[in-house]
This record gives sequence, structure tokens and C-alpha cells, in this order.
Amino acid sequence: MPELPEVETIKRDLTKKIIGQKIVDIKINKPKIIKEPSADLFKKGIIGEKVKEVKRIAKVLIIKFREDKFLVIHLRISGWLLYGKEDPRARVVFVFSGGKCLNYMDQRVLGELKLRKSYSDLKFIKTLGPEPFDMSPEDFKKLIKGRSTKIKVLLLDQTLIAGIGNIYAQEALFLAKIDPKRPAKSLKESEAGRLYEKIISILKEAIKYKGSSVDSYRDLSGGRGGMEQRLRVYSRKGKPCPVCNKPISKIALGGRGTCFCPNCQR
DNA sequence: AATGGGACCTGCGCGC
DNA sequence: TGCGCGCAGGTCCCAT
Repeated sequence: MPELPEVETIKRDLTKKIIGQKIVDIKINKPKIIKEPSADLFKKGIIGEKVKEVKRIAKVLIIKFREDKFLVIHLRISGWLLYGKEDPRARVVFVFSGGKCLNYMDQRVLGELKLRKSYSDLKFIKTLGPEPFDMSPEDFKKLIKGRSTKIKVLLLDQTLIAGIGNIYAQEALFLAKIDPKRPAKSLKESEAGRLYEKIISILKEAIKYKGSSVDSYRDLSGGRGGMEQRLRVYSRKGKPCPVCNKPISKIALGGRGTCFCPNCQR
């Protein structure tokens, strides 16, 4: 599911709901989701703690209990969080003192929960590139300069630029009218500037509309995001391009499906 | 450095 | 109807 806009949506909603609340029980229905420490220590370590803060770094969600105690959540593809009553499908359930629950939902069981003393030392976090919002257009131009990787594959490389996933990479390239197959270094200065601008605008739009519920992703209350009906090319193979009406194509790049308009994107 | 493959998991939709 | 296959928002790891 979740790219930067979806995780940001969860972070904002979660902040409103759980700050200051105390966790009194945890039910682990799928121990595999708990990557560290053991399921038992994970439980013992969190029960009794109050939520101090909710943070997001790229696509990673972090719940702070203390200066040296953090719950690190990576939703991977199908993870999402549901706040309210306990859900039978939940992989892990956090029970608050008021009786409300935070359900960790994850159909494909690819997500990860970790309880740690810190998060900044996690390899994945340490190697993250800057988020688009923390870059200047010049930073972005420097980033793509000299790289022969296909531009769409580059946008998905979290060590170079963090937070973009397969939906918004395709959408940004469409808005910028750039063919996703092009080597990064083939982009002219003006094209790179345009792409950077569209990355920012698509992420802002997606945050504004609370993300895309293309498949399993739902917001904290179980509602759908409003962004999916605004997607221009993602998952629209064969349908008319919203600009020129010619059919959208789909190819594989870096092993990921990639939709684009061969007529508009050059 | 870049590319391609497979792995991790489950469930859906499609074509036969 | 039923079954097998391909595919899915992410990341890691290996080989070339």
C-alpha cells in the first residue's frame, strides 16, 4: 500500500487518537510480524507504556513511548492500521486503557513491527535519501545527473529519494510528460525541474485527499482514501489517457508494473 | 553501477 | 463452476 502520503495520513490521524493513551494489552495473532525482540519481550516492553509521539520517516511509522523506546512500523505492501474495536482479521492488536484498540492489519503478512531503543540506527533508516519535500530542485537535478538508471526505477530507490512508491512514481512521470524508460541522465534541465515539481504536487495532492485505497489500504477508521479516483495512469492500462484519449500502456521496469501514455510521455 | 531474478506472504481476478 | 496463473502499493539478497 502505503507510500509517503498514505503513511502521512495515518500519522496525522493517529496523532489525534492515541497521544497520551496507555497500552494495557497486546494480542499477537501472527508472531511473524514481530521482527524484534521476541514476541514475548515485545509485549512486555510495551504494556504499561503511554504514547508520547507519532512520527513518520519516508514510509516508516514510528510510535514513541520514551526517549529510548520506539515502536517502528513498516507496512510494506498490504499493511494498514484500524482504530476502534478489536478486529478478527488483525495480525496484532494493541489495547488501550479506555478499551479502544489499534489493529495492525496486513493481509500478506509482509509488514514489520519492531520495538527498539532507537530507530535512527536501523540500516533502512540510515540509508534513506532525503524526502522530496526536503530537497531543492537543484538537489534533484544533481541526483539524476550522470545516472543511467531508468528514471522511474530511480524514483523508487529509497536510498536516493525517500517516500515515493510505485503509484506516485507513475503519476509524477505522467504529469511531467516524461517517458518512464528514459535514462535519468537523458533528462534536460527543464525536464528534471518539471519532474521535481510534479513529484511535489502529486504527493501534496495525495496527502490532501488522504491517500489512495487501490487495494487493501484503508485509513485509521477503515475508510477509503480519496486519491484513487484522481490517479491518471496507475492501473489504467488500456483506458484512455486523461489528456489525449489514446490508450494507456503498461510495461515492466525494474520488475514493477508501469503505466504511462506513450503519446504524452516522451 | 545497473539489471534481472527470486524471496518473503496471501488473495484476487482473469482466461480456459 | 473450478483451477491455475499472474499480479499486487515494498524491500532485501544474490548473481551477472
